[in-house]
Amino acid sequence: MPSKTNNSLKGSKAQKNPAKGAAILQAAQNIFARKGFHEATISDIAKKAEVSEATIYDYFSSKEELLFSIPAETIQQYQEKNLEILEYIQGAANKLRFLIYRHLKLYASNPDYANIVMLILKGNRNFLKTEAYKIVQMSARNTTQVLAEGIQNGEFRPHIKPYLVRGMIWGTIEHLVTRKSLLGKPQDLLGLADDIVNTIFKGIQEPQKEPTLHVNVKMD
Amino acid sequence: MPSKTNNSLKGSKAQKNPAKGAAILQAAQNIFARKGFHEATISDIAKKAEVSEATIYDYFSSKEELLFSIPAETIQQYQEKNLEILEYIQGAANKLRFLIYRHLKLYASNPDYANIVMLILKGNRNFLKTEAYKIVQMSARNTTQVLAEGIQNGEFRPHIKPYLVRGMIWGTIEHLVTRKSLLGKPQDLLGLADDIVNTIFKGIQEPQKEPTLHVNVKMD
Amino acid sequence: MPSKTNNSLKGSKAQKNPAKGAAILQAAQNIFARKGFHEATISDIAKKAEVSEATIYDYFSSKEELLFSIPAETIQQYQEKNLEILEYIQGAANKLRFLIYRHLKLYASNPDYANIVMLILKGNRNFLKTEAYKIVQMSARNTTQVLAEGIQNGEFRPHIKPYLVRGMIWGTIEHLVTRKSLLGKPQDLLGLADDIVNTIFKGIQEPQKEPTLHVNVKMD
Amino acid sequence: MPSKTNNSLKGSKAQKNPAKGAAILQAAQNIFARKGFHEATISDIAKKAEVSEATIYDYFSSKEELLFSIPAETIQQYQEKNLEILEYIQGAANKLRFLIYRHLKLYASNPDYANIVMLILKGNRNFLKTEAYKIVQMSARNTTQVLAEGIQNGEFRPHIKPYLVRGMIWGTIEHLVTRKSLLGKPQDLLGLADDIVNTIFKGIQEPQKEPTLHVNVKMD
DNA sequence: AATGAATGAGAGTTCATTCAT
DNA sequence: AATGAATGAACTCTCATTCAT
Repeated sequence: MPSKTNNSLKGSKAQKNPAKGAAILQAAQNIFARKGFHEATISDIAKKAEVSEATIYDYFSSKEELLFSIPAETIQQYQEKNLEILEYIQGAANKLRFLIYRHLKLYASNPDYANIVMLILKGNRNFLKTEAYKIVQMSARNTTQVLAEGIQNGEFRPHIKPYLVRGMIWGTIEHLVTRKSLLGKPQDLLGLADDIVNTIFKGIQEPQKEPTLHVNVKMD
Repeated sequence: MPSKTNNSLKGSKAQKNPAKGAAILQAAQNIFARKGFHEATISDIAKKAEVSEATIYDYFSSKEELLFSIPAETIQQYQEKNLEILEYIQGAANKLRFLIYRHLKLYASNPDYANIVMLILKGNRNFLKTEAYKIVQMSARNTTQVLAEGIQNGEFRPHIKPYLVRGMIWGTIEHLVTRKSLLGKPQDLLGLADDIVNTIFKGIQEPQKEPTLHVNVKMD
Repeated sequence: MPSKTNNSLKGSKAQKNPAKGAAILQAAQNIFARKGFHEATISDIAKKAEVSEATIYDYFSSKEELLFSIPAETIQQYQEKNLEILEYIQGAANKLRFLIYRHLKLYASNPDYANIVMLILKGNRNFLKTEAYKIVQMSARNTTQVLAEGIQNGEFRPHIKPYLVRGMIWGTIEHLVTRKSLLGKPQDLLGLADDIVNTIFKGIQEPQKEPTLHVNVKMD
Repeated sequence: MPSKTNNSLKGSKAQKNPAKGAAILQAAQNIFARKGFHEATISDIAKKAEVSEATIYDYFSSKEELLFSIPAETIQQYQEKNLEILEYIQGAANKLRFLIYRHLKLYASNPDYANIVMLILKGNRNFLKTEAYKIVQMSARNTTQVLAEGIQNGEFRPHIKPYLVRGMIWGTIEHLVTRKSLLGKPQDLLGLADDIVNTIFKGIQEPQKEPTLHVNVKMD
């Protein structure tokens, strides 16, 4: 394996000076988050990164590639760490709780990143062709697998559809994060994790106790 | 007969010829859905609507106003009909099932509209200042109120947070509709309504019978 | 004299309803004065005149013709009256004083008109081709003739150039009226007439008395 | 060595390549002079200057700023040189003669510039807010001060109003230059300087000798 | 006689992107 | 490796003008 390409995710040109590339990415993240993709200009980003506009094109081949480079690294690290930790957790319920918590934390701890993912990337068809998106898909499969595992071992109800439940979990999180990005509330995203888990686990309906009691009586 | 309020939503200029205004809106919906907001040009829309570009500006004062006019009428009719029907439904659970079904149907029956809402409007900060967005908020309140009602009358578990559950329901639907817009699947959105309702109602966890059994044993 | 062309000045179409034509002209005068030619829109003028834009085109064939129609009538009446009165005045100096006063009064008594002439028409090359401009030229000739008359009869110094002096008089007035239009000062334009006349007549230099005295001594 | 202050007048962006900036300005001056402000297009100017339209916007932030940049430098150099030379001239009459001559020469030696000032800028209200206009005002004050000085030292008649006489001088020049711009005559503007000065100084009226003669007769 | 409705024709302006240095 | 300078390519929006009714 001769050359560099350690940063397997970047379709970007070979990074001459990785520190400068990172600075540009950082600046882009901040500007895109504040202004949106089309409203942000390369000039804005260049100013923020304290490089010339032309230099940005030495590191990223287009404005869109710059945008797509923002989640690339983050998402990969996120997924790698998820897989690593999941191995140490016992039980599908515990694993799912972990995944929900982590997903929420990913966004809660980085508002600019959340902003870009929720308000820009989610509506961008080209992002689907991205290497980064493939990892998103892998990450989604984590959840589906944990759900399947839970069904198999009896932790989860047999009739639930993993595909749908995964959508519910992600949809819930995305909805909350989007609201936070746009409206600033709820204040404390992470604090909602337990409530989300609880509701996903137990549902909202008051269980009807009668049948059980009936059985008991008969057993007598 | 609740209202009628023709142009109540439109900040648009007085519509000279409402039919033509509607044709422009229709064309805009189609073009925006296929190309996205910035990629779509007024020229595209004019061609599709078979009017001149200038005529579009006789009916809508800017490209963005044209975009925001797309949900305006739909959302209002949707909300009015919701309120009307809700009155005839008994029980919070039934009401909630209805709202979920309708919300899903709104998008399922109009893919272009779904596309615009999910991929364009959701990320647009200016949309929040819109009259149409206010109705979206009102519509959200329907759901929260039904949830509160269900808690009060014992249909729903007392510890759930209406704000959060509403977020879960909407997030789930948005997630699924967005996927459908971007990836074309799932094929049958509406068919998911029952599963969504079930999972929201009962949760995913297999209820643990042991405590009950334990009691029985002691009774022996 | 069978047909129409009573309003000899207007290249305008035959005036269906002269009162409405006048109202449009009045509105145009006001709007042009306030906004300038290019900044004023036909729509502005139509609103002010309380007619439709299309109606304006029934009375004037273009925006520019509308502009040029503003001075047409005024200038003609002005010139006719000048000629009429000049006949009754004796002496070139008196006649010139009268012309200066009238010229100043023309603008002083109609600020909108002054505004249009000074700020719009003076810089418009097409105005030179206008019928109205021909009358302006005739009006200029009044002044030159009076100056020539004054030279001939010894009232004015023989070495002055009528063409230049006319330019000085008009230039002075135009300068003052322009300042008034743009800056609002001097407050009282007409009040300057006497000073202008005096300065034009006697110049600004203190006459040197010595030569005369010298002669006297010799006569002794 | 009074100042130098390179770009002091330009609100323009920092000039990347001053030579190119000057070329654009030159082209603009020529096009504006020939076509007028609204009739001239950025495209016209770009072609003449042999740059792209976008490049023009790298040097000037708008079409109007480009227009206003035309007099900026000229007027400043003019005023600086005026002040410099005035110091070497003795006597108010001589100073005034100099100012008249220079004012006339400013326009006579640059017809395009004259054209723009007389036909475009003079009617433009926004020009009044310009830095360049402030220098015009200063330049006007030169004249007023010289007039005041002449009154004080007895060179000029005590009853003349400096404000008015300045207006007469400037108005005269502006009138003649405007005629030259529009009609091409008089051929030789500068040749009129002496006549202007003479008329301004001595007036047009033949001094009346009778009173003096009358006295002489009586003395006999 | 009057106008509501429609549009052709442009114009100014912005920006992502390139390239010579 | 870095960038100053330049531009091609669009796009939104405006308005004078026309015409069928």
